Amino acid sequence: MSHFGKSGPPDISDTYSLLILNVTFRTTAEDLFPLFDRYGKVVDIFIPRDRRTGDSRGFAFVRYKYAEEAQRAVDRLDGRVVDGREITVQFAKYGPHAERIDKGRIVESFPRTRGRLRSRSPRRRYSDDYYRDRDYRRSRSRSRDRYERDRYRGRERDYYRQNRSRSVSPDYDRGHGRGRNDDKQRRTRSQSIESASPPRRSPSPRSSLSPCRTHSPGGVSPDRHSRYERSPTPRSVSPRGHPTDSRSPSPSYSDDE
DNA sequence: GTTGAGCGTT
Repeated sequence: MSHFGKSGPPDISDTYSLLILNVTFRTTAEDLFPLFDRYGKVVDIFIPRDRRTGDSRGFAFVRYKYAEEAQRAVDRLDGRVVDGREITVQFAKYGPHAERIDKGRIVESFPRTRGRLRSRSPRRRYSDDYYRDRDYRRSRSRSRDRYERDRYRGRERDYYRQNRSRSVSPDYDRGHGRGRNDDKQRRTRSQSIESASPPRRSPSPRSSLSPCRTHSPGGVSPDRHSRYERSPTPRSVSPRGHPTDSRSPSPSYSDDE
């Protein structure tokens, strides 16, 4: 929902889509709007985001009303450094529904199979299988996967270490006869391990597994009223003010503007 | 908190 007020694609029939590549992951539509609006009438800006994390995927789509304006934006903003990174502005080749687009204009509504290769069923666009499949991440970073793998491996190794330390049952040591001294050393080592590891871990790791996208259950949504304005003034509650005073208009601590 | 080829949503 990174467009101007409407829900979904407004009207791509009379618009010309530009693909903005190489944008930073922190760049938002609000940041791109003033840049592209300088060279023409920007109809809509859309930045694909990850549905799990909500982060930008690193590219954006800007739709102009006229092709000449879009061309001018490509000529002007292509290679422009935005947020410390050189972006790439070019006409979109494919539409939101995989239409063939020439110069940002939809040439063909859909890749007609000529009534021959209609074996596949492109009906399912987004489903659990989409994210369950490992080929869905063609647009996302591979390094991120490596990071997740490393982190998972680290956790697995930690688990293995703990499990192994617990596997050393005292019965086994005492079974070998030479036990007292080793028992003390073992206990010392066990204490050492316990000291190294956090004293108390999450008893229920399932808490992390929150497939529900209901982030911020507290109901606090600071930047939700304005999308294209840099006015993040969430005057939620006074930092040290109590709700009993409701909102005392004391100018002691003005908002950070 | 991280990353970097590519083509998109209520």
